[in-house]
Amino acid sequence: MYVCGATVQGVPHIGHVRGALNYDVLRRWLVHSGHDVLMVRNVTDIDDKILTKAAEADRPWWEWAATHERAFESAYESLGCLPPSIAPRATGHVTQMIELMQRLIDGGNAYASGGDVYFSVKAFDGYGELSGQKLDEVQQGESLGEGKRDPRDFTLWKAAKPGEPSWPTPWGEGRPGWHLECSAMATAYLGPEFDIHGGGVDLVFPHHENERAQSTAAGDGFARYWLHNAWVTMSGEKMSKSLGNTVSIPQMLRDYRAPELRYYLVQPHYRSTIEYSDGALGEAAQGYRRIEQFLRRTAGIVGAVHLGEVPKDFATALDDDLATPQAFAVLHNTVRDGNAALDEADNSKALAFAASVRAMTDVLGLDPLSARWSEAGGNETPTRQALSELVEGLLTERQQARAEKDFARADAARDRLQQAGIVVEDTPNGPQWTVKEV
RNA sequence: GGUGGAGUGGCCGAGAGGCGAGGCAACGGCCUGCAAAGCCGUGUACACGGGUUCGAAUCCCGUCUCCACCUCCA
Repeated sequence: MYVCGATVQGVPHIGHVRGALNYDVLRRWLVHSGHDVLMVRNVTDIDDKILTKAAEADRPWWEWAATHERAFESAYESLGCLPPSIAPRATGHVTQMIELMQRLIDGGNAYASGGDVYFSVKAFDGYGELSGQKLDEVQQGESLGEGKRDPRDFTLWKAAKPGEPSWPTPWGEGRPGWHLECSAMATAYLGPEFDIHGGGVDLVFPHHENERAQSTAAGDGFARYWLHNAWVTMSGEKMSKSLGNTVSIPQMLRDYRAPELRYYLVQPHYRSTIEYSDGALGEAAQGYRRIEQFLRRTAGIVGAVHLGEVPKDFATALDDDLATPQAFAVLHNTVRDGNAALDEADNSKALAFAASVRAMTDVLGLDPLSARWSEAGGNETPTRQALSELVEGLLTERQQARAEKDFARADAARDRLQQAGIVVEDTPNGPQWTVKEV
């Protein structure tokens, strides 16, 4: 699968990550289902915006791109996105772009003009099929450029401008157009025909339409399935830098744990808009904690929970256009069944449900017991150990008081902990304590 | 102007002709020394106006509102 990655011109926000998360879940599900997945997610590291922003900041364009590429990587990583098989950069694939342009020119689908190279939309019959656009109705933004034969023709290659980076081609020095990059990189790694091509809804037209036009006009089969994820909106509007309504990942992770944010972004269907709200995020976090609690409860009472099998309904849901909402419904039903089994002290049944829950959360990238998300994780810090000593001491005192039926003293101990942000819960295994989440 | 999508209970969020997805919150119960967690139960929602049908949130007609794309964008 090929996913359109970021144009690394700025800091990522949760909208960017939402898309990456959708394809991460899809990929995990395909792998779980036994497919061998080669996932390509490109980096657009040369583009007008990168050039202008780097110039404004008085930094070299490549430094600007590299800095933000890292910011994206770390945002993806912090929410548990598996790294793609390969993350090709546009600037590293000029050779493949030239080769593709040559094929298009040879076939009469493109023409060079004054150092620019254009795709001839009229020379390609299927133009508009992907997006449902009718060529005649498309708003004609740009006027007829000097060398453009038709205003709707799009740029494959831009002639070099003074002071801008450029690469040599048979048609002169210049730099790649956006659409060409993706076609070249996709086919370079996945071959002339491949299964899945993903990206945000805004890319349907013109980006994906143009990619498809280029590649099929050049004789490649190109993508068999196109997937488009919807937005994260803020007060009804698309989250974007220019509107100033973005929320950055580090900002988010101050208030919520990464898997909670991931839960929030992954639960709705990938084609549904998420209207961001703090309240909804808080509710989602609560939902994640329910699953987490169940797994910890089971582990505490029964013992280690291994990864089991995914229920059939869960599989059916994800097989149907990645229906994550239904998959989550199955997950929560299983949690309830597991909790009920625990209440009935049917431990083997509970363990089986827990194993199934782990398998499902694993597919969703949310397994609370995984090394990735479990807080205990074996890495006890000295601070944590010191805290543990103190808390355990108070709890022992409380247990003594309870045994003596001195509940006033017992509650005082619990209140003292609560004031420090530590929640105590009594379980069949004795009192458990957790540092309260936000 | 063209194209695509959306309006569902207090909130989030699925579904797409009949059996009340799921979560969060609330309320009642069980459990608990009291809590917490958990479990059981309660809620009759589908923008509006018509129509089709034994039956419509789901189909048809009309209306309203919102969003996105057609320029860079996940």
